[in-house]
Amino acid sequence: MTDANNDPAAAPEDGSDGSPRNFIADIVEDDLATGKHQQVVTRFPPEPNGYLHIGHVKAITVDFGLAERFGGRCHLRFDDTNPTKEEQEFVDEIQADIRWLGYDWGEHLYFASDYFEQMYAWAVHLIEQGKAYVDSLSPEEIREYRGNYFNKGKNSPYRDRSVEENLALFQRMRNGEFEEGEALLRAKIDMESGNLNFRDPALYRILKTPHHRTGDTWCIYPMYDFAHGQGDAIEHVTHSICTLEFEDHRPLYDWFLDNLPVPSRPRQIEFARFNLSYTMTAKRKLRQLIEEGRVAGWDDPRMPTVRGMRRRGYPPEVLRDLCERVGVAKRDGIVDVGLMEFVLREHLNRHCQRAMAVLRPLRLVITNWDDGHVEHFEVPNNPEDPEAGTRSVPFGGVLWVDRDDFREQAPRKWFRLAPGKEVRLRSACLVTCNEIIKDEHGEVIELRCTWDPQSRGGRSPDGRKVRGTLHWVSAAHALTAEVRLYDRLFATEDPTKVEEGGTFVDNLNPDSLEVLTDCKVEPSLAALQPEDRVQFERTGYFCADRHDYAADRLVFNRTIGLRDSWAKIEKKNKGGGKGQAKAKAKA
RNA sequence: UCGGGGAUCGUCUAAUGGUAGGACAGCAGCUUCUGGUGCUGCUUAUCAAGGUUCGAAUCCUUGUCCCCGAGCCA
Repeated sequence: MTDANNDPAAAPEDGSDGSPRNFIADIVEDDLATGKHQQVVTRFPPEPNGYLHIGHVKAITVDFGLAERFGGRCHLRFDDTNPTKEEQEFVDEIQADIRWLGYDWGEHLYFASDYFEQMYAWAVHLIEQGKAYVDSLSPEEIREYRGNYFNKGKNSPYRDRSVEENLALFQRMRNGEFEEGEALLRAKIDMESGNLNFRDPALYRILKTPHHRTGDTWCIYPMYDFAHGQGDAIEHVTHSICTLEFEDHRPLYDWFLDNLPVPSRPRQIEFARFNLSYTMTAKRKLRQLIEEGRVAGWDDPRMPTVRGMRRRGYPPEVLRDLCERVGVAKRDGIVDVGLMEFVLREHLNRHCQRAMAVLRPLRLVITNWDDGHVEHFEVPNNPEDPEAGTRSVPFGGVLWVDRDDFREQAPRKWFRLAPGKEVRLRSACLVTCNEIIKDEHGEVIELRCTWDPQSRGGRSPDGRKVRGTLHWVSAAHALTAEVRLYDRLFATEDPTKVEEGGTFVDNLNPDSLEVLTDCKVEPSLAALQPEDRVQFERTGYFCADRHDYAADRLVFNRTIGLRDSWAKIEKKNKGGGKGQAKAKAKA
């Protein structure tokens, strides 16, 4: 106890690779240490019936991360046991998404359907052992016989058919001699079990639908419970990680391993599903949003799908880092979307080059500028990273600045443009607003300013305080761009919580998208590649749209805005009275 | 009602009988040519009640609350 290892500063809080420890990693580590396994083998088992979303990303990072961390391997296995829901398109797209996330399954790509013949043989084995039978009850009757939480189930009248009869019937099921629902292979376990999964679970059902990989070879298909553990055993998976709702399937998972001559003994371990506030991942509901035209598709940048987040501008590292920070545990909860936004900004701040883009242009004319003169200023590409260098940005007597940076009536502590106020144009010079020009509706359409030639480069010549620094674009050189301002898709923390008579659709954020088509951006922004990310100074992080961006059609998606403490101050000032009342009530 | 799980700052997560720690959020300040970034400090938690123990988030008892389960879905 009192040896050198007791130094608290040296106490290891982390795993050997620096990632936080968790109960599953502890189990794996232990199994390796005791020699139970020589190598860890995990698997990620998606059903190819939809696109991957942020919830799947967590499972992927756990499955692949564990293998990576302990020098093992992770298989990608498609759980394709239900041809009525599954399609080849999804097996391709899911692979693309996982690769984009940065994971590699090498040659270990498998399909549950690869094992259909083996599973059929194992089903026959169970029949031969008297542990499975063909039931001829209708689906409705089976439900009635199963009972419920309150009542025990009762045995099917077909439960005691002879082995020979069951064998013959099962063969006839395979031959296609029965219609869907006419016959069902069930395990013979315990109709009175408190665990409903033990009440003679279905093993094989008849589905006369062609399968995307096996075609019409089969008209009977194994159920998830009869396929999953056996697939794990065939692949010598050591640790089969899944989410909490499979917890009471585990006894059944083990029952099959106990009663079948499987080649290895995997262990199922469950952890809590990943939930994010202001986000919803239910596949049916996401589909509904698309069908009702509330989002543009599965890759709409507001969608919590991997492809949606990719198009929005999320780097894969951010999604992986987020999952690591959230950790792995059995307690289910909702992760604050603010954590994801923090991880996002942290990454983007370090990696993105800066550029200047004016989203809502307002004309600014420098009255004491030599007519037609063009100056080039050196602007740092990334103040976080001096090695990113500088670029030359053209500057002239007519500029665009952001409307949000001007107020005719400056509020208290307003550092930006207003009549009589001096501000810095970033990396360029100091200008003072002398005059404002309005149109016939009284709207401000132009600011007349003078610049201080001593401030060339943006320095304050005499050390006078200039608090405000604004971004700008030279009007003569500006490019026009479309900018899509995305925000959270939902306005409420838990979008599934709805008022009486309402639906989750009522919780949509009406301002989740604003499209600006007349933005003015600096010329360098025409040289990006689709999916390139950039910070628009003082505004936020943006990416060149994966599909719509081209050198002659600039389209940017806002990934996330910069933190805006001014907006916070203004909000607080407006809500001041209310806050006081609240403080008083508390006292 | 039955079976399975869970309960630690506002949120997520550590502590495996020995100082309740971290991250996010919040608050305050410093720095700053992005009201960005960075830095510093502060606030805040063991579901409840009993018990065992020198010592309990951890072990025991009782209770409370929450989640999952009645597909021929996964």
